[in-house]
Amino acid sequence: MIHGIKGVKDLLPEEAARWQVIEAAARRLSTLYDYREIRVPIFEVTELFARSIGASTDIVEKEMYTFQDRDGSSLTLRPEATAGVVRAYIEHNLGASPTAQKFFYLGPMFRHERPQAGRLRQFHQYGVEAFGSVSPWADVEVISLLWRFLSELHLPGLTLEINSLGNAADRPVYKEALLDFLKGREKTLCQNCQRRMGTNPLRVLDCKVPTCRTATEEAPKLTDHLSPQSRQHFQEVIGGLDALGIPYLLNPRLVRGLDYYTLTTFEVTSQHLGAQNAVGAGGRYDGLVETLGGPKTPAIGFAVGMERIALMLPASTLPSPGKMVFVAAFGQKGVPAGMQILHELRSLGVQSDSDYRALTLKAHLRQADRLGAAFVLIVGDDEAEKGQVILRDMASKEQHELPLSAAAHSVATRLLPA
RNA sequence: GUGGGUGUAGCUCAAGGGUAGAGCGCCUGACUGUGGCUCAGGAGGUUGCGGGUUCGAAACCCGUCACUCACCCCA
Repeated sequence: MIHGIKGVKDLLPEEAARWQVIEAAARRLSTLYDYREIRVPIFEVTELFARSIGASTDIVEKEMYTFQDRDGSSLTLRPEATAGVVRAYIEHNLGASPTAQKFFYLGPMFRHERPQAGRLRQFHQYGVEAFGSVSPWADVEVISLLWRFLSELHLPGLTLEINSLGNAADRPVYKEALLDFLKGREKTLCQNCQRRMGTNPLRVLDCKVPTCRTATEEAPKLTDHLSPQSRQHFQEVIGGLDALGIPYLLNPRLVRGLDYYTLTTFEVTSQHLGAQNAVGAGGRYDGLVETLGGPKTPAIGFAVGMERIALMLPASTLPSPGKMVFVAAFGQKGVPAGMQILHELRSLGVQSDSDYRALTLKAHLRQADRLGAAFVLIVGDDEAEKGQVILRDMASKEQHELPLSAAAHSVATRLLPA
C-alpha cells in the first residue's frame, strides 16, 4: 500500500470543516483591516530563501525541500511566505502605488523537520504583510489584527509577548556586549548554548535550561542598547497597544529565528499546545525589500500556524450543519421520479442527496438518518403511479402526501429562508 | 540528525509463554414499504514486517518499518 509522506497529513471532511471556520475568520478580518489577498507560488528559486531568511539559519541549513529543475537551476518549496510576497512586491513594482500595500495570504509551507505535536513537514500559515510605513501604528495595526483573529476564534490561554531587536545598527553593538558578558560564564552554560555563542548568541537568552536562565539573569538587555530612535519606536508601539487595550508581556529575551527581523518582534503562545507552543509570531523587517533588490521599504507582518489553531479550536465555534433533504427513491418507476425531484431540489438551492445503492425503503431511511436529513421524500412505485410523493419529517415522524410535480418547490419554501 | 513511548478487528483498547477478547461501529432478523431505541443472531485478525529463542510466541530477544512525543529549531 502506498501511504502518505511522513509529516504530511490528509485533512478529512470532518476536520476540513474546522479549517473552513479558521480560514473564513482570516479572510473576514483581513478584509476588515483592509488587507488584500495575495497568492504567490509555493516554490521559488532557492536563492530567494537563502538571502531573505538567512544562510546560517536552521531553516536554510537543513530544513528546506530543495530540488533541481530540469535546466539545473535550484528550486525550493517555500518554508515561509514572506520571501515570496516581498519578491512579488518588488517584481510588480507595487511600491509605486500611492496607497499603502497590505496583503494577506493563506497556504501550505514546507520544512523538513521531525514531526511532532503541532509541527508537520507540510503545514499551513495565515499571514499578513504591510509595506511602506515606518509608523509604530503600522506595528500596532498588525498586532491588533493578529490578536483579534485569535480572540474571535476563542482560543484558550493565549499570551502575547513583545520585544524590540533594534535596528540594523543597534544589533551588532549589542551582540558584542552580550558576547563579552557570556564569555565570563561560558562554563555555566549548557552544551547547546556554548555552541550558540558561536552561531547565534542572541538565542542563548531564549534557552529554557534553568542554569542558563540564571546565568543570563544579569545579562545586558537588548532594550538597554537601543538607539534613541529604536527606543522611541518601541515605546510608541507599546503605547499604542495600551491605548487599544491589547494585553502583552514585555519579554527582553524574545528572539526570533529569522535573520530579517528588525525593531518590533512579537509572538503569541498558548498553554494548550505541546512543546511547540507558538501560535503565531511576526515582526518588522525594514531591510528585507532592499536586501532582495527592491527600493528601501519598511515592512511588518505576522504568520500564524493553522494546524496549531485547529488543535485548540473549541467545538463551540463550529457552525451547526445545514438541514438537508433525502430522496428515498426505489422501484422501477420510483427511482426515475425521485431523481427528477432530486434534480429540482438542487436547482432550487436545497442541499439534498439520495443513495443509489439502497434498494428498500428501510435502507433509505437508515441512510437518511445517518446523514442527519431533516426531511425525506419517499417515492416508491405506488407513489410514482399516483403522481404523489410522501414527505416525512424525520424529527416528528409526521408524513403527508404531495403532488409529485410540486414536491421540490414545497420542500424548498419550507426550508429556505424567505 | 538524536532520544523515549507505542504498533492486536473499521475505531478505542484488553490478554505479559499454553484455544486471540471486549466496547463501539458494521451486517441480518424480530418489523415481507418506514430511521433512531430494544432484543436475538452474524461477519470481521497472517497480533506492522523479517528473523531468532521455545514442545509452544501477540507476549521474550535481534533487526526493520510505521506512528507518536520530546530534543534541536520553529508557525
